[in-house]
Amino acid sequence: MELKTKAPQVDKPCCTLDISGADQKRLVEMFDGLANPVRFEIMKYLVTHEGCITGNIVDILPLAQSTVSQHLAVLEKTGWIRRSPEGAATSICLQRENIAWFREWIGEIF
Amino acid sequence: MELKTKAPQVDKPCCTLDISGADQKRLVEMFDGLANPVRFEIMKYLVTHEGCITGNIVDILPLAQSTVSQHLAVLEKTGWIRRSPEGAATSICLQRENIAWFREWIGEIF
DNA sequence: GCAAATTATCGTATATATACGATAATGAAT
DNA sequence: ATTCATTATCGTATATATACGATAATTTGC
Repeated sequence: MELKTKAPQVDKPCCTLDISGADQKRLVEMFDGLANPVRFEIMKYLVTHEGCITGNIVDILPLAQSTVSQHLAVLEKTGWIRRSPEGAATSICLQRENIAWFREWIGEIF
Repeated sequence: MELKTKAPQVDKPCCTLDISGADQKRLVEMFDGLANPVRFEIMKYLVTHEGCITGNIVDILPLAQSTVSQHLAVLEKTGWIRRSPEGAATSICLQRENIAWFREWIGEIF
């Protein structure tokens, strides 16, 4: 998004949202990554099962393996997780740097 | 989402995601509200222009009035803003309580 | 009451998201 | 080499999201 004009001031804002450009784009993408109940649930699971394989996640969700795989691809693309081959399986890890980056931005702008 | 099984532990999680039920649902909805560049831009504008009317937002965005109105409806439904009639116009305000609620949860789980 | 201003809603077109089963690809085990 | 296990990708169907113009609804000002 590109605004057509710029801005004066309000008295006591509840947040700053002082972000723009690539950072803003990336933040919105991360929002999009968690803007889905299935993906949020996967993230919750990963917090206590980091390094698990795709199959473990498929097992706990009432969804087809292909659907879970797609959601994992979204979580990877939006920067929440990292997938790495572990033999024939795929190990899933949280992308801690990006999560920390997200936390820091949220802490600043909200 | 409803998981099929529950969980042991990992050594040093980067976040807790210790949330569930209605709170989790609401949080995911708020994620969804900001998971769009236009809506994020609107929120940015509102931070410095709280109490402005719909037309002001239409003016700064390269989108049709109806499209902006739809986005505002989403922001309202997901709890980010509140709309109230101001004469023939509509005044847009940040929903500070919900935003604070969001900030607190994010601060706890991330 | 009538016209102008403002906004929401309707109808709709198109793109994206989300689900599935089937299949392909890759590594492991025999 | 063949089979099994695991996962990603493909094709596809359907729902939701997002955009637009047109129209309706409401308020203001005359």
